[in-house]
Amino acid sequence: MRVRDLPLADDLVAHYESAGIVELYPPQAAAVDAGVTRGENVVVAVPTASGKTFIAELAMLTSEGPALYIVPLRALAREKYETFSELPGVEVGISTGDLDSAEELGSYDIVVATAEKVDSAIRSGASWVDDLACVVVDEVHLLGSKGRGPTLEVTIATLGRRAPDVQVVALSATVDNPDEIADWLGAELVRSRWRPVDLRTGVYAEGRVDFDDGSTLAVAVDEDEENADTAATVELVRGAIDDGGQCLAFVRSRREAEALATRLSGEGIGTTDALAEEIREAGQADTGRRLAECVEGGVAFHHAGLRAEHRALVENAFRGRELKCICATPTLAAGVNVPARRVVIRDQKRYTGSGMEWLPVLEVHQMCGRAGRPHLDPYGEAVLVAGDEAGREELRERYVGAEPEAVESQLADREALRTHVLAIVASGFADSQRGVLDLLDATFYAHDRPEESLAGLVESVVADLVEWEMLTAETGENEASEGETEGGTNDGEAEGGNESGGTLAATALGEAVSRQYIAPQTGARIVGGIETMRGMESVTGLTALEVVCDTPDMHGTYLGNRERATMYQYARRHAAELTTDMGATDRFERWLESVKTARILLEWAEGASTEELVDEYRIGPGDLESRVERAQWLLGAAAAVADVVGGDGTAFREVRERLVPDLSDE
DNA sequence: GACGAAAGTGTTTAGACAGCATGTC
DNA sequence: CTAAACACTTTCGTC
Repeated sequence: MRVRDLPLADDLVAHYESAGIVELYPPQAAAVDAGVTRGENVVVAVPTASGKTFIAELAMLTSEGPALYIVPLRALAREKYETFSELPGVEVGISTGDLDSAEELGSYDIVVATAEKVDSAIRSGASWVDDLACVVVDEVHLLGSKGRGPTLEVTIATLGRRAPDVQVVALSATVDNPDEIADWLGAELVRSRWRPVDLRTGVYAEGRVDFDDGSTLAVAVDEDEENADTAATVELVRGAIDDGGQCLAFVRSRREAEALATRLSGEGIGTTDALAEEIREAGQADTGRRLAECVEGGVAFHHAGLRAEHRALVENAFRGRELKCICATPTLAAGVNVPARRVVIRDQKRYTGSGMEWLPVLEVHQMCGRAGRPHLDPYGEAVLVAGDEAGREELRERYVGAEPEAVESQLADREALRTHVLAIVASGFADSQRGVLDLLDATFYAHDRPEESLAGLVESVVADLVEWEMLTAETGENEASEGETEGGTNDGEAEGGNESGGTLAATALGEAVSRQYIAPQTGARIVGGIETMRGMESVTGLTALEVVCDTPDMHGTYLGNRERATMYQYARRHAAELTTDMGATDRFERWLESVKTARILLEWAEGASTEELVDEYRIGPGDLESRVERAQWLLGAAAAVADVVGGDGTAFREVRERLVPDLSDE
């Protein structure tokens, strides 16, 4: 099947042909057969880099009306926005938390947005979603991710409800149960293992890589080396580069990514002084300096402690083949497109808080899938590094020959369900438990489960929201008995028969919480904080920051053992400014972490530089950046909540004003 | 008793979406 | 619960 045979305008055909796309890849042809160009729903489960974007473009370009492309990451949104912008005669808009198109989103042919942004737009009643003709969901397998999967499925379900005739195209990594996703969406499934570049996967142990295609590769590793895995990794990286390729190396922690990069940069791999200069200009913190030094040796490291700008510079330089190697934490596996000839996965376990755990098969496969640059490499190679022969066998069984995990809905998570139940009521999509359940019936969770399994959960979640005064529940028959707080939050305690008939309504607080896009629990914590602040003599910036940092929407900052004592003293010294009685809290550790975060942000607001804070509190510049960003959002939300509950939002507004994003430039 | 090496002990560890209101060559 | 690198401390051996 050729591009010119497709129902596309001449200038589009010319655009593709000039980019070298003439003949369709087999999965693309299969998607056309399945009806992507005829408005049919299609789920595409194929490996990375096998042309999913083109399939999405076909759907969006042939649909009669505007299209929406949903992505999981802001960096990905930008990448897709740029790609689609090159299409002739197509107006593209973008909408993420940090970037928004100037025009009303309804005026574009294609809008690229994060799932959260779409969810938020739906909640605030955006009308453009009703006119959509096509929705593409990139990386649908994220349906199974704990924090963000529920948002994705509720958003998809709601979109389907709002625009029943909309075409849904879902793009997935290869997972175990794409048929279930397809079934849920009423879609045709296109499933394939085809790749434009061959990929062979192997395991290294004791001087030799055994590939799954039967070939082997001898690797000369120095016997005296104290760490055999690292030595092998170094050799594998160097081998790929000597061969004219590029290489990605995945390790477990940030520190190890930096250590490996530093070591490789001394191996005479290449030089990229211009890039090093750009990196120095973009940030002078210690991390940035070390990165620049590595880059002078042709190698970079990449992890979330890096500033977003540094990350983007590294990714672009690698794509431009300026950089030969990136040593990364798993950040890179799911992010923007950075293909390499060889991928080396030195560590396959990760710390999780309760010991080391094997990485999910899906994640390892995604790392492996980065191997093989179309049109540049004759093949791609992925190598897992094992300690010994026993490890080789284990890795082969676990990853090389294994199917990835199935995608499972996470909607039953209490926290997630609270958020979405509140949103459904607050935005007027339902005014009873019955109505909420009706809407949730269209989710992936409900697809192959009896409806009752959600009913009990929804009921108990509604009880939470009523207790927090975000919802009111009026029962039709018996009069609402106020004050009976019913101490236990026990699930499914159906009192007085069928509650589902009652009327649900969002309070002003509930509406504010939903609109500000904060978790109900965060809202409750803020309300509690505002009430305590009323009786306090010294309400300061620290007070406001403590409240906001002590919520589930703000992540804590790691508290070292030695630091703990210092933080404790700090908290005691400032006890009069804090809303929490440290003797009474049952989550002392977690709270002390919040105080640390608040303290860092306060110093930032008072003009401390990135360098000072990174040094003093041992966090990466990227971590600081993301915390400042989140704090701004949460402080704004807290001020809005204060207005609604009749509190004083001044403290929140004042710090927020001083919390400027970045002073360190120039 | 001084010194340094070896063995023991404790610490640390990945990632990153959202609101809102303005200003800019 | 299933780890491993690293920093820091204590112990031990030698002269």
